[in-house]
Amino acid sequence: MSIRIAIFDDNKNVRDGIALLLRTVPDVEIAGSFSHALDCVQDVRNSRPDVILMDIEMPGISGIEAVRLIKQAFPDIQILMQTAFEDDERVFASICAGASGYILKNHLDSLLTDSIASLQCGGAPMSPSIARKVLEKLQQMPVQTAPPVDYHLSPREKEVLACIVEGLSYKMIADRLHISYETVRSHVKKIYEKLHVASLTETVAKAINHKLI
Amino acid sequence: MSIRIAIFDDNKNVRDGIALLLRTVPDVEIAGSFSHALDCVQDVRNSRPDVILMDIEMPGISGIEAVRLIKQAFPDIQILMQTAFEDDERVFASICAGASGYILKNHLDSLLTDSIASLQCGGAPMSPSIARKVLEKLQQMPVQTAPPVDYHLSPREKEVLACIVEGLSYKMIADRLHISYETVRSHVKKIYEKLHVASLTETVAKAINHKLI
DNA sequence: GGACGCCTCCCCAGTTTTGGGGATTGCGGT
DNA sequence: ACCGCAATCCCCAAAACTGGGGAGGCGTCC
Repeated sequence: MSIRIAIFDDNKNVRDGIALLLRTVPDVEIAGSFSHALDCVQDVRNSRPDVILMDIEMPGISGIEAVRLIKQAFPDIQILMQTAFEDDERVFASICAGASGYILKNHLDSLLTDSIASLQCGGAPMSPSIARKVLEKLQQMPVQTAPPVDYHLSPREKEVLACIVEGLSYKMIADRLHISYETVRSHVKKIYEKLHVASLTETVAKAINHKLI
Repeated sequence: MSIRIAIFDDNKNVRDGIALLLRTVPDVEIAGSFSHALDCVQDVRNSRPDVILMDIEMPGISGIEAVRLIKQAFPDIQILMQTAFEDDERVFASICAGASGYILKNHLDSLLTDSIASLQCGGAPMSPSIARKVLEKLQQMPVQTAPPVDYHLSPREKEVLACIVEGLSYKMIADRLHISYETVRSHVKKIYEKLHVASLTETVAKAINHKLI
């Protein structure tokens, strides 16, 4: 039984390139090739693919929306996103819409055939940088409900940290706490050490996300 | 510069097997090999690895707890879980504890060296079935209700804002977005205007508290 | 065509932060 | 009495950020 593949991509060169590549692979059959996703559900119904390669940028209906529609109608079809972009928003939108893999166009070729095979075996092919993003997203999620970690900040350091989060400069903090500018600096250095950060912006982000204030 | 690797695994055969395998790889150096994680933070401090291979089943402290401890003390170290089990609970616990990859023992060997290389390049190596689980988890995630407060930031400004919250400097942002330093400055000025702030720290605080990212 | 927003790049001059060092006091343990 | 540590202060040089300008290209809407 060969694997039937459908391609959605507005660029004809890309479609033809992929088709050419896949034709050299045994057990793979091109079920269809489409330049837009306006009729994607109907197209899929007609061509009955097992796996779909979906571009994100397309006129009319975006690849992400197409994934949602197709998955709704055919939950068992595996969809592999393939795009030039890796901004977080589109990556997660694609995954949430139901994509089973996400690879960047710059390493298509050899990877593509491997990815298709992997999909069929229950895998989830992702380009390395995409996989990392996904893990980071998952790591962020539970932070909102996770037990607060103690960074062993001293009372004075916590006061300084609170001022930093308010957006005060060293000078203003010194003023408010009635200490010298240099003392503020000392506290900040200690905070950097304890929080494993190296700038005020990182400090603020960490302080808020981990509820240190 | 070779990559320093530390191994935590209670099975001596496994430790030795991995060490044997890695010694054949150029640019890889065994920093340490430990049969338990009871002193993991101290062990890591002494052996200074770049990458850690962590088994889950260990007497005393579990590999998952060890990941949490090590990541807290050394956030920059990459940790690769390698275990025989793939039940959901342990997979997600490991990821949430801070692991950067998760591979199954049954395809160690060739995959292991690739995975280590991938980690160093910012990837997140996962066995195919693990990757699939991770994606499914992400798809299940509750859809967070978006707050209606809109500061009318342009798409580009939002990208810049996201970088700022990550703690990147102007230079690093310019690099990541493939624009010049001065353009980043322009965007930041516009963001300051629109958010009514006057420094990066205020910006980060407002962005996180108002969920603008 | 003109107005407007967005994205891109540039200059100058000034302020703030950062990364290295130091140093002193005082307080609480062993 | 000694040690650790929080808290206070100091200096220097480099790097980063800020404010206030200007300017061209591109697209949309009226």
